[in-house]
Amino acid sequence: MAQDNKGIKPTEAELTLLNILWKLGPATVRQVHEAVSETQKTGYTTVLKILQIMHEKTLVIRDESNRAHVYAPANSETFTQSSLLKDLVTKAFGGSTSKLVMRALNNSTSKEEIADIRQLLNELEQQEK
Amino acid sequence: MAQDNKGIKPTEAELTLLNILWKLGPATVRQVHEAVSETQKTGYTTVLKILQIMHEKTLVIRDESNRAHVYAPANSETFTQSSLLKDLVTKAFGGSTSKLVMRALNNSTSKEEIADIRQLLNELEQQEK
DNA sequence: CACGAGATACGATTAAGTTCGTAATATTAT
DNA sequence: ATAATATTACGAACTTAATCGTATCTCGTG
Repeated sequence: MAQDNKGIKPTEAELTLLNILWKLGPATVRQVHEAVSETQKTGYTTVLKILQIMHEKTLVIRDESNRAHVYAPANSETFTQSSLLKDLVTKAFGGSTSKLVMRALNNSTSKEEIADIRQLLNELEQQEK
Repeated sequence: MAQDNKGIKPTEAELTLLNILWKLGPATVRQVHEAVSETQKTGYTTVLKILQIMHEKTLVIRDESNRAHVYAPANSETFTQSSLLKDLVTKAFGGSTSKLVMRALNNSTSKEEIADIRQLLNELEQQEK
């Protein structure tokens, strides 16, 4: 049941803060709190606490050289997205990525998006692995 | 923060049981317990309790006409998969389905899968909506 | 009709997640 | 130095999830 050391699954609140950190880059609690406050009302110490917990879990790294600690994501957005997808594929799609992809695509997918995906499929097919 | 009435997000344990119910069709607690026991050790009353909670949440429907209640998923697997994907797109992909799809696809995607997805893209493009 | 098997119901426990108030500490300005 | 301010640390309260033991109920069988 244990999660991979590198692939600790962030909780919902944690993912909210990670999204902010990926956007802002390394940031203080204050900066994160200001950013999160634009969309929801959350206390300063709540943000602080969650960042501290994330630090314990190594979801973020922390620079303590200044008084106001500076937090940064431990993993890239891409890596985390892949982890979350892998998790969902396993738990809800019987391990089949293509099933997930085909379920994700629907009639609200724009022509541009379809073109982008075709392009990626071509590239994947090139790389004879 | 509230979840859509129809799209209540199942927890991990709940999703495990839903997967079993989608596979078995309507089933008693005993049947579900037997199925789940093939991959993990879980007490009978634990399965019962979770199914009861799922019933309260209307994740499953229940036929009480016989002594052993018969449980069935309230929503189709397809519907639930779409809900989970929508949730993930919102929380981890800034709302962009194509970003999710492109992240999901990687060099372990087989030729067959690529072909299947291309086929679907063609169909989507046909339906000028 | 009583009993035993098998079922549901109920409630307790534990763990994780979320939130935030208050205390303690460090920095800055007067 | 002292006061005001900003920041971290600590811990409590509350919620949800997961697990399971025990109590209760129901029904077929002797």
